[in-house]
Amino acid sequence: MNTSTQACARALLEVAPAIVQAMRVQMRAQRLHELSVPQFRTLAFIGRHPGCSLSDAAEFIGMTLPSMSILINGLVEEGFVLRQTSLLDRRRVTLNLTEAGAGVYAHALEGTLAWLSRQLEPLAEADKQIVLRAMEILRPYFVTNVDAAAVAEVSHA
Amino acid sequence: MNTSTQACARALLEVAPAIVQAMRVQMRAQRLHELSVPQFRTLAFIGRHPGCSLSDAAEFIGMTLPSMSILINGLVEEGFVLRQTSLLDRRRVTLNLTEAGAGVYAHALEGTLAWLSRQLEPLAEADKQIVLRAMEILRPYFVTNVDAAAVAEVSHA
DNA sequence: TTACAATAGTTAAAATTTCTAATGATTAGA
DNA sequence: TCTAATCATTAGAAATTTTAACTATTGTAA
Repeated sequence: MNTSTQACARALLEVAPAIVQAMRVQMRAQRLHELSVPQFRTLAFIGRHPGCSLSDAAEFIGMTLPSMSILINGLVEEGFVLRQTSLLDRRRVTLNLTEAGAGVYAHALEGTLAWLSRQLEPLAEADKQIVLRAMEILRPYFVTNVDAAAVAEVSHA
Repeated sequence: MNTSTQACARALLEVAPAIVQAMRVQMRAQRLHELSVPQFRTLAFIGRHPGCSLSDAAEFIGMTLPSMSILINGLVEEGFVLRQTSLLDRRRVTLNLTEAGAGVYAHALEGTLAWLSRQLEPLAEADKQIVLRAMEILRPYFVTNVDAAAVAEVSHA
Protein backbone atom coordinates (compact mmCIF):
# COMPACT_ATOMS: atom_id res chain seq x y z
CA MET A 1 0.00 0.00 0.00
CA ASN A 2 1.69 3.21 -1.09
CA THR A 3 1.63 6.42 0.88
CA SER A 4 -0.46 8.60 -1.40
CA THR A 5 -3.21 6.00 -1.47
CA GLN A 6 -3.31 5.96 2.31
CA ALA A 7 -3.24 9.73 2.57
CA CYS A 8 -6.07 9.94 0.08
CA ALA A 9 -8.11 7.30 1.90
CA ARG A 10 -7.51 8.95 5.24
CA ALA A 11 -8.68 12.33 3.98
CA LEU A 12 -11.75 10.81 2.38
CA LEU A 13 -12.57 8.92 5.55
CA GLU A 14 -12.47 12.14 7.50
CA VAL A 15 -14.21 14.54 5.17
CA ALA A 16 -16.88 12.53 3.34
CA PRO A 17 -18.80 11.52 6.47
CA ALA A 18 -18.58 15.08 7.76
CA ILE A 19 -20.15 16.39 4.57
CA VAL A 20 -22.94 13.82 4.69
CA GLN A 21 -23.52 14.58 8.35
CA ALA A 22 -23.87 18.27 7.55
CA MET A 23 -26.35 17.38 4.81
CA ARG A 24 -28.35 15.34 7.29
CA VAL A 25 -28.48 18.18 9.80
CA GLN A 26 -29.59 20.53 7.06
CA MET A 27 -32.34 18.17 5.90
CA ARG A 28 -33.62 17.79 9.44
CA ALA A 29 -33.61 21.53 9.97
CA GLN A 30 -35.53 22.11 6.77
CA ARG A 31 -38.17 19.49 7.60
CA LEU A 32 -38.25 18.78 3.91
CA HIS A 33 -40.43 15.74 4.26
CA GLU A 34 -42.40 13.82 6.79
CA LEU A 35 -40.23 10.75 6.27
CA SER A 36 -37.91 8.89 8.60
CA VAL A 37 -34.26 8.64 7.60
CA PRO A 38 -34.51 4.99 6.51
CA GLN A 39 -37.66 5.80 4.57
CA PHE A 40 -35.94 8.63 2.79
CA ARG A 41 -32.90 6.52 2.01
CA THR A 42 -35.15 3.82 0.64
CA LEU A 43 -37.02 6.35 -1.49
CA ALA A 44 -33.68 7.53 -2.87
CA PHE A 45 -32.59 3.96 -3.59
CA ILE A 46 -35.80 3.15 -5.45
CA GLY A 47 -35.43 6.39 -7.36
CA ARG A 48 -32.01 5.31 -8.53
CA HIS A 49 -33.01 1.69 -9.05
CA PRO A 50 -36.50 1.70 -10.51
CA GLY A 51 -38.09 -1.74 -10.59
CA CYS A 52 -35.78 -3.08 -7.90
CA SER A 53 -36.91 -5.86 -5.59
CA LEU A 54 -37.59 -5.72 -1.89
CA SER A 55 -34.42 -7.72 -1.28
CA ASP A 56 -32.34 -5.25 -3.25
CA ALA A 57 -33.59 -2.40 -1.12
CA ALA A 58 -33.22 -4.34 2.13
CA GLU A 59 -29.64 -5.30 1.35
CA PHE A 60 -28.65 -1.81 0.34
CA ILE A 61 -30.20 -0.10 3.34
CA GLY A 62 -28.92 -2.83 5.64
CA MET A 63 -32.24 -4.05 6.97
CA THR A 64 -33.85 -7.45 7.18
CA LEU A 65 -36.47 -8.41 4.63
CA PRO A 66 -39.40 -8.27 7.04
CA SER A 67 -38.36 -4.82 8.24
CA MET A 68 -38.10 -3.54 4.70
CA SER A 69 -41.48 -5.06 3.89
CA ILE A 70 -43.03 -3.05 6.72
CA LEU A 71 -41.14 0.11 5.81
CA ILE A 72 -42.40 -0.20 2.24
CA ASN A 73 -45.94 -0.63 3.58
CA GLY A 74 -45.62 2.85 5.01
CA LEU A 75 -44.32 4.35 1.80
CA VAL A 76 -47.08 2.67 -0.20
CA GLU A 77 -49.79 3.89 2.18
CA GLU A 78 -48.43 7.41 1.93
CA GLY A 79 -48.60 7.12 -1.82
CA PHE A 80 -44.88 7.48 -2.49
CA VAL A 81 -44.09 3.99 -3.75
CA LEU A 82 -45.73 1.49 -6.09
CA ARG A 83 -45.39 -2.15 -5.08
CA GLN A 84 -46.18 -4.55 -7.90
CA THR A 85 -45.74 -8.25 -8.48
CA SER A 86 -43.26 -9.03 -11.23
CA LEU A 87 -44.68 -10.93 -14.16
CA LEU A 88 -41.33 -12.51 -14.93
CA ASP A 89 -41.01 -14.00 -11.47
CA ARG A 90 -44.16 -13.89 -9.41
CA ARG A 91 -42.29 -14.35 -6.16
CA ARG A 92 -40.64 -11.02 -6.68
CA VAL A 93 -41.98 -7.56 -6.05
CA THR A 94 -40.96 -4.58 -8.15
CA LEU A 95 -40.71 -1.20 -6.51
CA ASN A 96 -41.09 2.15 -8.21
CA LEU A 97 -41.71 5.70 -7.13
CA THR A 98 -45.08 7.27 -7.75
CA GLU A 99 -45.18 10.78 -9.11
CA ALA A 100 -45.68 12.03 -5.55
CA GLY A 101 -42.73 9.96 -4.33
CA ALA A 102 -40.48 11.26 -7.08
CA GLY A 103 -41.67 14.76 -6.23
CA VAL A 104 -40.84 14.47 -2.55
CA TYR A 105 -37.44 13.07 -3.39
CA ALA A 106 -36.70 15.74 -5.99
CA HIS A 107 -37.83 18.47 -3.63
CA ALA A 108 -35.59 17.23 -0.84
CA LEU A 109 -32.64 16.98 -3.22
CA GLU A 110 -33.29 20.46 -4.49
CA GLY A 111 -33.32 21.96 -1.02
CA THR A 112 -30.10 20.25 -0.10
CA LEU A 113 -28.53 21.28 -3.39
CA ALA A 114 -29.37 24.91 -2.75
CA TRP A 115 -27.91 24.72 0.75
CA LEU A 116 -24.79 22.97 -0.49
CA SER A 117 -24.33 25.58 -3.20
CA ARG A 118 -24.39 28.30 -0.56
CA GLN A 119 -21.73 26.39 1.37
CA LEU A 120 -19.48 26.11 -1.66
CA GLU A 121 -19.98 29.63 -2.98
CA PRO A 122 -16.98 31.11 -1.12
CA LEU A 123 -14.59 28.62 -2.75
CA ALA A 124 -12.16 29.95 -5.32
CA GLU A 125 -13.08 29.05 -8.85
CA ALA A 126 -10.00 26.84 -9.22
CA ASP A 127 -10.86 24.99 -6.02
CA LYS A 128 -14.38 24.30 -7.24
CA GLN A 129 -12.88 22.76 -10.36
CA ILE A 130 -10.66 20.51 -8.28
CA VAL A 131 -13.59 19.36 -6.15
CA LEU A 132 -15.70 18.73 -9.23
CA ARG A 133 -12.90 16.80 -10.87
CA ALA A 134 -12.36 14.73 -7.72
CA MET A 135 -16.03 13.75 -7.64
CA GLU A 136 -15.84 12.68 -11.27
CA ILE A 137 -12.84 10.55 -10.45
CA LEU A 138 -14.56 8.89 -7.50
CA ARG A 139 -18.01 8.48 -9.02
CA PRO A 140 -17.39 5.27 -10.97
CA TYR A 141 -15.97 3.57 -7.89
CA PHE A 142 -18.83 4.36 -5.53
CA VAL A 143 -22.02 5.39 -7.33
CA THR A 144 -24.14 2.40 -8.24
CA ASN A 145 -25.62 2.60 -11.69
CA VAL A 146 -29.30 2.97 -12.39
CA ASP A 147 -30.65 -0.25 -13.81
CA ALA A 148 -32.69 1.30 -16.59
CA ALA A 149 -33.67 -2.06 -18.04
CA ALA A 150 -35.72 -2.87 -14.98
CA VAL A 151 -37.93 0.16 -15.53
CA ALA A 152 -39.24 -1.32 -18.73
CA GLU A 153 -40.26 -4.60 -17.18
CA VAL A 154 -43.95 -5.28 -17.57
CA SER A 155 -45.64 -5.78 -14.25
CA HIS A 156 -49.07 -5.63 -12.68
CA ALA A 157 -50.56 -4.85 -9.30
CA MET B 1 -25.56 31.33 -8.07
CA ASN B 2 -22.93 30.64 -10.70
CA THR B 3 -22.78 27.49 -12.77
CA SER B 4 -19.55 25.96 -11.49
CA THR B 5 -20.78 26.22 -7.91
CA GLN B 6 -23.94 24.35 -8.82
CA ALA B 7 -22.07 21.72 -10.80
CA CYS B 8 -19.72 21.22 -7.88
CA ALA B 9 -22.59 20.98 -5.38
CA ARG B 10 -24.49 18.56 -7.60
CA ALA B 11 -21.48 16.25 -7.94
CA LEU B 12 -20.81 16.37 -4.22
CA LEU B 13 -24.45 15.63 -3.47
CA GLU B 14 -24.30 12.56 -5.66
CA VAL B 15 -20.92 11.13 -4.76
CA ALA B 16 -20.36 11.88 -1.07
CA PRO B 17 -23.42 9.97 0.17
CA ALA B 18 -22.51 7.06 -2.11
CA ILE B 19 -19.04 6.87 -0.57
CA VAL B 20 -20.41 7.00 2.95
CA GLN B 21 -23.00 4.38 2.08
CA ALA B 22 -20.24 2.08 0.79
CA MET B 23 -18.32 2.66 4.03
CA ARG B 24 -21.40 1.73 6.01
CA VAL B 25 -21.88 -1.50 4.07
CA GLN B 26 -18.25 -2.36 4.60
CA MET B 27 -18.42 -1.71 8.32
CA ARG B 28 -21.50 -3.88 8.63
CA ALA B 29 -19.85 -6.69 6.67
CA GLN B 30 -16.76 -6.56 8.85
CA ARG B 31 -18.74 -6.64 12.10
CA LEU B 32 -16.03 -4.42 13.51
CA HIS B 33 -17.85 -3.78 16.72
CA GLU B 34 -20.87 -4.84 18.66
CA LEU B 35 -22.30 -1.34 18.47
CA SER B 36 -25.41 -0.01 16.81
CA VAL B 37 -25.00 2.68 14.18
CA PRO B 38 -26.17 5.53 16.45
CA GLN B 39 -23.88 4.23 19.19
CA PHE B 40 -20.94 4.21 16.85
CA ARG B 41 -21.72 7.68 15.56
CA THR B 42 -21.96 8.92 19.13
CA LEU B 43 -18.65 7.30 20.00
CA ALA B 44 -17.09 9.05 17.04
CA PHE B 45 -18.61 12.38 18.07
CA ILE B 46 -17.32 12.08 21.63
CA GLY B 47 -13.92 11.13 20.25
CA ARG B 48 -13.83 14.33 18.24
CA HIS B 49 -15.40 16.43 21.00
CA PRO B 50 -13.96 15.24 24.30
CA GLY B 51 -15.74 16.66 27.30
CA CYS B 52 -18.89 17.45 25.33
CA SER B 53 -22.28 17.48 27.01
CA LEU B 54 -25.18 15.13 26.52
CA SER B 55 -27.07 17.87 24.72
CA ASP B 56 -24.20 18.42 22.30
CA ALA B 57 -24.21 14.76 21.36
CA ALA B 58 -28.00 14.61 21.11
CA GLU B 59 -28.16 17.61 18.84
CA PHE B 60 -25.40 16.37 16.58
CA ILE B 61 -26.78 12.87 16.22
CA GLY B 62 -30.31 14.20 15.85
CA MET B 63 -31.86 12.49 18.84
CA THR B 64 -33.86 13.74 21.80
CA LEU B 65 -32.13 14.21 25.14
CA PRO B 66 -33.80 11.24 26.84
CA SER B 67 -32.84 8.95 23.95
CA MET B 68 -29.25 10.07 24.10
CA SER B 69 -29.25 9.61 27.87
CA ILE B 70 -30.31 5.99 27.38
CA LEU B 71 -27.88 5.42 24.53
CA ILE B 72 -25.05 6.74 26.70
CA ASN B 73 -26.15 4.39 29.48
CA GLY B 74 -25.36 1.52 27.15
CA LEU B 75 -21.96 2.91 26.18
CA VAL B 76 -21.08 3.50 29.83
CA GLU B 77 -22.13 0.00 30.85
CA GLU B 78 -20.02 -1.45 28.07
CA GLY B 79 -17.09 0.56 29.35
CA PHE B 80 -16.63 2.72 26.27
CA VAL B 81 -17.64 6.10 27.66
CA LEU B 82 -17.04 8.02 30.87
CA ARG B 83 -19.98 10.11 32.09
CA GLN B 84 -18.98 12.69 34.70
CA THR B 85 -20.68 15.64 36.32
CA SER B 86 -19.08 18.93 35.38
CA LEU B 87 -17.69 20.92 38.27
CA LEU B 88 -18.23 24.20 36.48
CA ASP B 89 -21.93 23.58 36.03
CA ARG B 90 -23.29 20.71 38.03
CA ARG B 91 -26.33 20.36 35.85
CA ARG B 92 -24.12 19.36 32.96
CA VAL B 93 -22.54 16.04 32.19
CA THR B 94 -19.19 15.71 30.45
CA LEU B 95 -18.61 12.79 28.13
CA ASN B 96 -15.27 11.24 27.28
CA LEU B 97 -14.07 8.01 25.74
CA THR B 98 -12.43 5.42 27.94
CA GLU B 99 -9.31 3.73 26.64
CA ALA B 100 -11.48 0.83 25.53
CA GLY B 101 -13.87 3.19 23.75
CA ALA B 102 -11.03 4.94 21.97
CA GLY B 103 -9.67 1.54 21.03
CA VAL B 104 -12.93 0.30 19.53
CA TYR B 105 -13.27 3.52 17.57
CA ALA B 106 -9.68 3.45 16.33
CA HIS B 107 -10.01 -0.19 15.33
CA ALA B 108 -13.16 0.46 13.34
CA LEU B 109 -11.55 3.42 11.61
CA GLU B 110 -8.48 1.35 10.82
CA GLY B 111 -10.51 -1.41 9.19
CA THR B 112 -12.43 1.05 7.08
CA LEU B 113 -9.24 2.86 6.16
CA ALA B 114 -7.69 -0.38 4.92
CA TRP B 115 -10.77 -1.17 2.87
CA LEU B 116 -10.91 2.34 1.44
CA SER B 117 -7.24 2.17 0.53
CA ARG B 118 -7.91 -1.00 -1.46
CA GLN B 119 -10.72 0.80 -3.26
CA LEU B 120 -8.50 3.74 -4.18
CA GLU B 121 -5.43 1.72 -5.10
CA PRO B 122 -6.31 1.49 -8.83
CA LEU B 123 -6.48 5.28 -9.17
CA ALA B 124 -3.76 6.99 -11.14
CA GLU B 125 -1.26 8.82 -8.98
CA ALA B 126 -2.36 12.19 -10.34
CA ASP B 127 -6.00 11.40 -9.60
CA LYS B 128 -5.17 10.51 -6.01
CA GLN B 129 -3.53 13.90 -5.67
CA ILE B 130 -6.64 15.62 -6.97
CA VAL B 131 -8.88 13.74 -4.55
CA LEU B 132 -6.56 14.50 -1.66
CA ARG B 133 -6.44 18.14 -2.59
CA ALA B 134 -10.23 18.29 -2.89
CA MET B 135 -10.64 16.88 0.61
CA GLU B 136 -8.24 19.46 1.96
CA ILE B 137 -10.26 22.17 0.30
CA LEU B 138 -13.53 20.89 1.73
CA ARG B 139 -12.31 19.99 5.21
CA PRO B 140 -12.52 23.45 6.81
CA TYR B 141 -16.10 23.87 5.60
CA PHE B 142 -17.46 20.61 6.95
CA VAL B 143 -15.23 19.03 9.59
CA THR B 144 -16.10 20.32 13.02
CA ASN B 145 -13.10 21.16 15.16
CA VAL B 146 -12.12 19.29 18.24
CA ASP B 147 -12.77 21.41 21.28
CA ALA B 148 -9.48 20.72 23.04
CA ALA B 149 -10.23 23.14 25.86
CA ALA B 150 -13.06 20.96 27.07
CA VAL B 151 -10.71 18.05 27.60
CA ALA B 152 -8.84 19.93 30.26
CA GLU B 153 -11.91 20.73 32.30
CA VAL B 154 -11.70 19.40 35.81
CA SER B 155 -14.52 17.03 36.56
CA HIS B 156 -15.45 14.23 38.90
CA ALA B 157 -17.67 11.16 38.91
C1' DT C 1 -31.45 37.84 49.48
C1' DT C 2 -35.29 35.67 47.76
C1' DA C 3 -38.31 34.22 44.25
C1' DC C 4 -39.00 32.96 39.53
C1' DA C 5 -37.63 31.44 35.20
C1' DA C 6 -34.47 28.84 32.39
C1' DT C 7 -31.22 25.05 31.59
C1' DA C 8 -29.39 20.10 31.82
C1' DG C 9 -30.41 15.72 32.55
C1' DT C 10 -33.12 11.52 34.19
C1' DT C 11 -37.12 8.46 34.71
C1' DA C 12 -41.35 6.21 33.24
C1' DA C 13 -44.65 4.86 30.07
C1' DA C 14 -46.15 4.71 25.32
C1' DA C 15 -45.23 4.42 20.46
C1' DT C 16 -42.42 3.04 16.85
C1' DT C 17 -39.07 0.34 14.66
C1' DT C 18 -36.60 -3.69 13.82
C1' DC C 19 -35.60 -8.39 14.49
C1' DT C 20 -36.31 -13.60 14.70
C1' DA C 21 -39.14 -17.45 13.59
C1' DA C 22 -42.61 -19.50 11.07
C1' DT C 23 -45.38 -19.66 6.81
C1' DG C 24 -47.01 -19.24 1.92
C1' DA C 25 -46.18 -18.94 -2.85
C1' DT C 26 -43.33 -19.50 -6.83
C1' DT C 27 -39.42 -21.05 -9.43
C1' DA C 28 -35.22 -23.96 -10.40
C1' DG C 29 -33.00 -28.26 -10.64
C1' DA C 30 -32.23 -33.34 -10.18
C1' DT D 1 -42.41 -34.93 -10.60
C1' DC D 2 -40.43 -34.09 -6.33
C1' DT D 3 -37.33 -31.52 -3.65
C1' DA D 4 -34.74 -27.63 -2.61
C1' DA D 5 -34.09 -22.82 -3.02
C1' DT D 6 -35.81 -18.07 -3.49
C1' DC D 7 -38.80 -14.01 -2.45
C1' DA D 8 -41.83 -12.05 0.35
C1' DT D 9 -45.25 -11.68 4.23
C1' DT D 10 -47.21 -12.36 8.93
C1' DA D 11 -46.92 -12.73 13.93
C1' DG D 12 -44.83 -12.03 18.14
C1' DA D 13 -40.81 -10.49 20.77
C1' DA D 14 -37.07 -7.30 21.55
C1' DA D 15 -34.89 -3.01 21.06
C1' DT D 16 -35.00 1.83 20.20
C1' DT D 17 -36.92 6.30 20.41
C1' DT D 18 -40.26 9.59 21.78
C1' DT D 19 -43.32 12.40 24.84
C1' DA D 20 -44.46 13.89 29.37
C1' DA D 21 -43.40 14.60 33.97
C1' DC D 22 -39.92 15.42 37.37
C1' DT D 23 -35.31 16.66 39.91
C1' DA D 24 -31.43 19.47 40.42
C1' DT D 25 -28.81 23.45 39.40
C1' DT D 26 -27.95 28.03 37.68
C1' DG D 27 -29.17 32.78 36.15
C1' DT D 28 -31.79 36.96 36.91
C1' DA D 29 -34.36 40.52 38.64
C1' DA D 30 -37.31 42.51 42.17
